[in-house]
Amino acid sequence: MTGEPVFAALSDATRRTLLTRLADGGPATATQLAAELPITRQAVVKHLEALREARLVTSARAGREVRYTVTPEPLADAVGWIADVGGQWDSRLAALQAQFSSPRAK
Amino acid sequence: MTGEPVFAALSDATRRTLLTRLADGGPATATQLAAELPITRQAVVKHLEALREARLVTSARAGREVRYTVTPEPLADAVGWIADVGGQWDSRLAALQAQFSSPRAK
DNA sequence: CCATAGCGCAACCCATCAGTTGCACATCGA
DNA sequence: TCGATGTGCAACTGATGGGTTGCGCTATGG
Repeated sequence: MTGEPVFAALSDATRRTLLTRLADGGPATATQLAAELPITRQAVVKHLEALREARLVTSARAGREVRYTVTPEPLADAVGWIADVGGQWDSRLAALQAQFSSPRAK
Repeated sequence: MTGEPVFAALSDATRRTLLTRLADGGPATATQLAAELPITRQAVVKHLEALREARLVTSARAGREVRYTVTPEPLADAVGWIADVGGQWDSRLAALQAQFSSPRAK
């Protein structure tokens, strides 16, 4: 069974904000990200950990800093799942099934 | 702000199962769906309600039955969001931005 | 007309989660 | 060397969510 933890990771608004921030703002540390949000650094760390378990970000230590970077492969998998579900109901989604085939969809 | 309740709806495995079931099995009632799952009808009703609030299903009353049907438009929106976030990092996702443009201009 | 099938509402458990605070450990720079 | 900055670990609280049970209401159909 696939088990799409990506959706669980994207279910939280703060995590989506972090993702977009990392996507078009470039890699950053938890302290930096916390400075731009109304929550503490620890909360950001927990969210980044959740994103890391969903393989949506990777962490790389540089000296005393830990820099987080986007890794969008799971997003493509999520698109594949969506295409498989909605393909027979939506023509646009059906078009995606060719490129984003998820292996375990029947 | 944006608020993508679709991801929250898709974050639960049972809800994803219900969606796929309704997608390739056709419309069904909560009682029917509960018979195919290891949970009670009330639990299924709650999940269907969550899916309905995310506009992923619609409910139509027929006599004493309530029939649920898939409405995949929000799935296309979700694809648009994903394409916008991962587009500059993944070439396949970048290709989606043309078709699934959401008003998320930077 | 009445038993039955299907649904809605409400209260209630229990687990998970977002977020906080406090403190200890590591590293950089002057 | 020593203070400042950055991170890690742990415990705690409040809220949300998945799931259950119980009961009452509304259709259906013989």
